[in-house]
Amino acid sequence: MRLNRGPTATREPADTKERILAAAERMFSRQGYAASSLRSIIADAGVNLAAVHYHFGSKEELLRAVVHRRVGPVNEERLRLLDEYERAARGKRLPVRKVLEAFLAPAIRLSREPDGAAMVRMVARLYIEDALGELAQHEFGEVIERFNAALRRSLPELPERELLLRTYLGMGAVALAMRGPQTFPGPLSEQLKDAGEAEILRGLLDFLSAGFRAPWRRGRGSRCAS
Amino acid sequence: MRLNRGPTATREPADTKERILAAAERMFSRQGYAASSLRSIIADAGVNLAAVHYHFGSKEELLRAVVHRRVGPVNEERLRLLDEYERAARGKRLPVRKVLEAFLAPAIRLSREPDGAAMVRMVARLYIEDALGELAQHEFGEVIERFNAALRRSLPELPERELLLRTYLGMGAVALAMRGPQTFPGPLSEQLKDAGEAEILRGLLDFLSAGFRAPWRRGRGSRCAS
DNA sequence: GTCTATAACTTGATAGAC
DNA sequence: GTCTATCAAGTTATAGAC
Repeated sequence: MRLNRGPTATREPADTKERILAAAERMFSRQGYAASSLRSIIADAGVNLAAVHYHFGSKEELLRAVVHRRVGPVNEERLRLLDEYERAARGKRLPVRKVLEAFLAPAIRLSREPDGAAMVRMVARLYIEDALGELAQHEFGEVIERFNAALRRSLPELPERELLLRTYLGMGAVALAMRGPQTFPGPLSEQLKDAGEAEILRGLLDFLSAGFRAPWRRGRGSRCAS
Repeated sequence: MRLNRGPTATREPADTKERILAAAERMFSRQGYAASSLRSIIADAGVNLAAVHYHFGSKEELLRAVVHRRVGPVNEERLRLLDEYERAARGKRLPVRKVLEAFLAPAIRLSREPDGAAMVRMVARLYIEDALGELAQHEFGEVIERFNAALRRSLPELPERELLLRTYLGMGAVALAMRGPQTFPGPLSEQLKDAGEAEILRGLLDFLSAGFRAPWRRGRGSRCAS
């Protein structure tokens, strides 16, 4: 966290270290970790290769740095929102949708800012690609734990194991939705290219909250309409 | 597609070409495409590096070959099941859950066989990693089109665009569920390690069919229980 | 068909001048 | 702090003997 000298423009990166971080974010978000070479990053950043090792030491350390500085603030906002919603509920059971909203809204909102979009996609790609490794636990462990507990309170009749499974599946939908629209086969992809963040968020909330609230081990007949 | 000489054992790969395909499948399923070098593949297969280029020409062609021979049969089974269900429905509206089952069951069933597990994970990883490229369209285009049409008939009151969005989200849940259990943060991951294919399939069907049937643009109150 | 040997290139990382 | 130059190891791919 470094002070900007000069006007606080969103673009025009401050110093070399900052340019490397920004470029790494862009490359990782587009190609993932394994496919992003340091050389492609420094070309994009317009800096020298040695600068990366001077400032970060290694490619892996660069990954840690670029993830850490971005994920922290988003997760703080997530926890803050969840607290706020739970306080507002005043002991009443918090709807699943609200819990999910507390988790999703900060990332979705961030992804509307020009720089934020790359960051959100990057984290999704890295998670998916399995490049986070132990970072996943360090950066997300507390948040996952906390939201899992909240969901458990919102769905008390759902067995713990089933909740866990649904959380796992839900994370998949979220991660791929945030990774961006590449490779969705067929002309279908074209029609979703212009989907705004608000539409995605609403779609995610409808889809996921229904999924979490799905009846468990019910009989053949469905309990909902359609 | 080559005939086996000798007993039709599941293991003990037949010839060099077959061993390369099997090894590539394993490596791609574990590390993805970009992170799997040809050298790691030939080491795993116990063959020479030049053999890869002799039989396939390039790493990319190897990818095409390994995907093509596996995806075809699964997709045929998917289409066959969907036809069967639709015929059995005799013009009545097919439940969403049945459509999803026709899509998921063949892959899940295959993933229980020792070789099949690697194959299913591989395709999921490649799709997620965006390594399929135009292969996604060639191999999955028809199936996606066909199942999208079936879902449209099963959910006539759902706007086309909303269905498309939900299909996109659902594919994410499916892909990550099939990729395998790596990197799910925290001790939660441990508890899902022993989840059998049957449990995953049932969980997916509950979760997804509820998600697809979620009311669209409904008011604040929920229509389902809990 | 399978091997060795090697070409041609890319990768992450470092040493040392400035 | 930033550069050039370079290393050592890794990568895909190929030529040619057997």
